Amino acid sequence: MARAGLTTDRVALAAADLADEIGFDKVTISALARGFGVKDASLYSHVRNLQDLRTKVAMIAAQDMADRIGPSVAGRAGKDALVAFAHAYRDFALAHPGRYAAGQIQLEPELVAQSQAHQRVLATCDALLRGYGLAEPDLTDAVRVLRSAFHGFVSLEAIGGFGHPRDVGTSWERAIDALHVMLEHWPSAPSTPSM
Amino acid sequence: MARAGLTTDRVALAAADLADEIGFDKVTISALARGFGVKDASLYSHVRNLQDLRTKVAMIAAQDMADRIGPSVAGRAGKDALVAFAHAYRDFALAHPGRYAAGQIQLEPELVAQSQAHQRVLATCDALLRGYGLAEPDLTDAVRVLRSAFHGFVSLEAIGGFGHPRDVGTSWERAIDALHVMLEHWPSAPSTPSM
DNA sequence: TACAGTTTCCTAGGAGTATTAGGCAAAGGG
DNA sequence: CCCTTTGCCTAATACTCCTAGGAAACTGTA
Repeated sequence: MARAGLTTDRVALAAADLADEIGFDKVTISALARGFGVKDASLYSHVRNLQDLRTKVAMIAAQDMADRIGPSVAGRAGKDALVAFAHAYRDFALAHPGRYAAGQIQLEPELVAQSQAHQRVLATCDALLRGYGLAEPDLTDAVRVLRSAFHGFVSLEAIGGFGHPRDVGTSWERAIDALHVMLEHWPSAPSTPSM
Repeated sequence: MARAGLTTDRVALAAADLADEIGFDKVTISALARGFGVKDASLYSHVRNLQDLRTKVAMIAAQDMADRIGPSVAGRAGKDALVAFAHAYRDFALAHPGRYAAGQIQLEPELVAQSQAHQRVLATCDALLRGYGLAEPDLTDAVRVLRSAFHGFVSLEAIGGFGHPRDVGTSWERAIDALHVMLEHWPSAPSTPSM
């Protein structure tokens, strides 16, 4: 009986690749086992359960995303950095839909806090916005808006939420322009409506 | 043998309520049948299959959301309308997490095109942005950014994506302010980087 | 090299879920 | 009151997750 040579890492990596192929929510222990040519039960030596597997895929996804975003933003500043960040972000989501979807599952806050990948992306985001002259608490608010806009856009794009015939890539470019304007004119004080 | 009095509508509505209680992805034919005190197979007289049920919940959700957003924006304009839209949107997502999640599934484009609820929300969004003086193709781009920001924000909030201690509600207010600024300064022409 | 321990994968099996086919009995119209 | 329609049932298949316990393949060591 020849061994398949499974390890926790190889199983998790295969799950991530499978997610990109067939969709994150269709990644099942059974499908994964079939891919390796082993029985379902065999995977439980390497992965605690399905949730554990999904968590590992999420961590791989965060890692891969950080690896793509980091270098592409490095050495840039201002709008240049914003554009680089945005393109790296969306390109990753389009190229790795399964991994990207994995990043949307709920994780233990501690896990996120300890994850260098997650922290690296947030730090990049922070640095980017400091370049716009933002400081706390505006910084946190701006990070949240930026992440929201990016995440929302690629999520809606992924589920086909943009029915209008206008090219989505073009809208994305324009969205980045608009967000740049928003960051440049960030309303630091609660807006007092003309009185 | 007394009947449970099931109909397609009642089943779908119960599914929507159950989704708000236990989460959209935990809504199962079995769980729903248990709730009604009937056998799983009985539900298949009213619903084609699980996907069909999920689609029905998504349509209910769109309807409910439109019913909440429409009246709250009606009669308002400018930033006032934007704030009303934003609050109605987030409040709905917080009050009905299961329904909101249902709205994120991929639907047949025709179904969305024919859904009055979906169209009503998009039309409200359109009207709101026309109030900012936007016209095509900027209008479509702006609608996409706005939807992205709103959807992204409540999605990230729902999965606990905002780890920072800053109050999320406050960030939301500030996000609306910032988006208002963005819409007022919408960059109509592709930004020509100083040359 | 032989042996002991560990790891990898297996068989077997239970529980939950989705779905179909076919049947009986309750509701309701003529 | 019969007869059609409809609502819910039983029965069965398939797929999934997961546990328990066993055997075969690797590992290191005497």
